[in-house]
Parts: sequence; C-alpha cells; structure tokens
Amino acid sequence: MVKSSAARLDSVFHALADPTRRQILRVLATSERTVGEIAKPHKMSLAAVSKHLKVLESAELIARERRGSFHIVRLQARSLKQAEEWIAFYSRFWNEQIDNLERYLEGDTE
Amino acid sequence: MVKSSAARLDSVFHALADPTRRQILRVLATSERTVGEIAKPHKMSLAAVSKHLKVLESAELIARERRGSFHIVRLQARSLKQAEEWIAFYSRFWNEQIDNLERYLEGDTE
DNA sequence: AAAACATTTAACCAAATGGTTGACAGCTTT
DNA sequence: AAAGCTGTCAACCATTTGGTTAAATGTTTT
Repeated sequence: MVKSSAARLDSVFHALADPTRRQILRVLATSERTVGEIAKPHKMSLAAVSKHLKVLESAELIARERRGSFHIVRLQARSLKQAEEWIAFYSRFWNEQIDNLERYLEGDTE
Repeated sequence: MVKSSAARLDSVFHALADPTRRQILRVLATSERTVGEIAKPHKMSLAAVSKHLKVLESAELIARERRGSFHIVRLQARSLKQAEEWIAFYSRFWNEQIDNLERYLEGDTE
C-alpha cells in the first residue's frame, strides 16, 4: 500500500504515540530481535505485542524477516527522517521564542 | 496537569498524527489566529475544530489568549523540541543504513 | 505423523477518537 | 435588556484502538 506523504506522517506519528511501541524501537536500536524476545519484557500478551509490531511495520519503522520458525525484527529508521524533517520546520519557532525571551530579559536589566 | 516525559511524548505525537491538526500548526506558524479564522478553511464544523484545538492545547503545542470576544490562538513550538530530540536519537540509524548501502555498492564495483 | 514451538489471526470487549447537532456562556452592539 | 456575535460543552454516533483468549498456521523436533 503506497501512502501519500500526509498519510505516511499520520502512520509514523501514530506509531510513535504509544510508549510500548517507542520502547520496542529503543530495544531494536540495540540489535534485531525475535518477536518473542521483544514481547518478554512487556506485561501484555504476545498477541498484543504482535499487534504493536503490525502498527510499527505499517509505518515502515520496522522490517521482519523469517528465519526458520522465528520472525526476526529489525529497526528501519528511515521513516523517522520525514517526521524529523516535518518537525524541523518548526525549530525556528522555539528558537525565536527563546531569543525573544532573552531580548526581553536584557531590556529589563537596563 | 503535569505529565511525565513519556506522557508528554504520547500527547505530542498523538496530536501530530492528524492532518487537520498539522495543517492548523502550519497556519499558526504564519501568525496567530482566532478560532474562527482557523476553522474557516476546514470542511468540518466549528465544534470539531474546537476539539482539535483542545488536543493541540493539551499537548502544549498551542496557547490561547482571550481578547474581547475572540480567542486568539498561537503556536507554542517548544513541545516539539522533545519530540525532535526523541527522534534525533535514531538519526544515526538511517545514516548508518545509508553508509552500509554505500559501502556495499563500492564493494560491488571492485 | 505427532508433538512442540513461534507467531499470527479471529472474535470479542471497553475505552478513546473524530465527527455531528443543539444548548449554553461570555462579550459587544443596539 | 435583547439580539447577535464568538466559541465551548454535552449528548450522541460510528469507527478505531489496545487489550484479551482461543483457534489456526508454519516450522522443527521427535
């Protein structure tokens, strides 16, 4: 399923809006893992973790490869790039606000 | 309501996972607007836009100020900084993948 | 070929999401 | 004080989400 740019941002940001899924990405940043290994530290069922993986997969944040009876999962960070670029557009606004504050404080001391 | 770091990321990423809300942020990047001005370009009701604003506000991505009978809304980009930092942790992974690809392609030509 | 293991899928459930309409509340104008 | 704005809130609805358990699928071992 090919997604529009907006739809891809939708799915990436949605995937990131859950602490379980962010935690999974952190673990995968260390190394690739099987589904079972990913699920173990979580209190929920394996099926629930499997669903989270599907969400991450449809956002193209992970990729799976079947190796024997194991499904091995690895991080695919490329999709995050668009998200970061989207946010980067706004970075000037928080810097601006800081600059304005600094100017205000400088003016205040005179 | 004070949120944990994870909860704040939850609410920011959730707020960004909707095209209407991202569009609202874009408009506010140009200048502050009243709720009515924000709603006009959208096909949905004013109440629906009001709900979207509430989501953005609870993610601290916007701030409101009452001015007479108007509610003036402005961008508050600072919350995006955490989100960007969270993503930045992964930037090395997409660069790494690119590097690996380049190395692979170089090796291939020899 | 049967048993055991790794994972997904299906059916279900409660809660959250994104929209609607209509009533309400706060200013401003008359 | 009544009418007319601007915007929110409440009640409702359909859909999606995030979880569960049980059944199904595919692979390996016995």
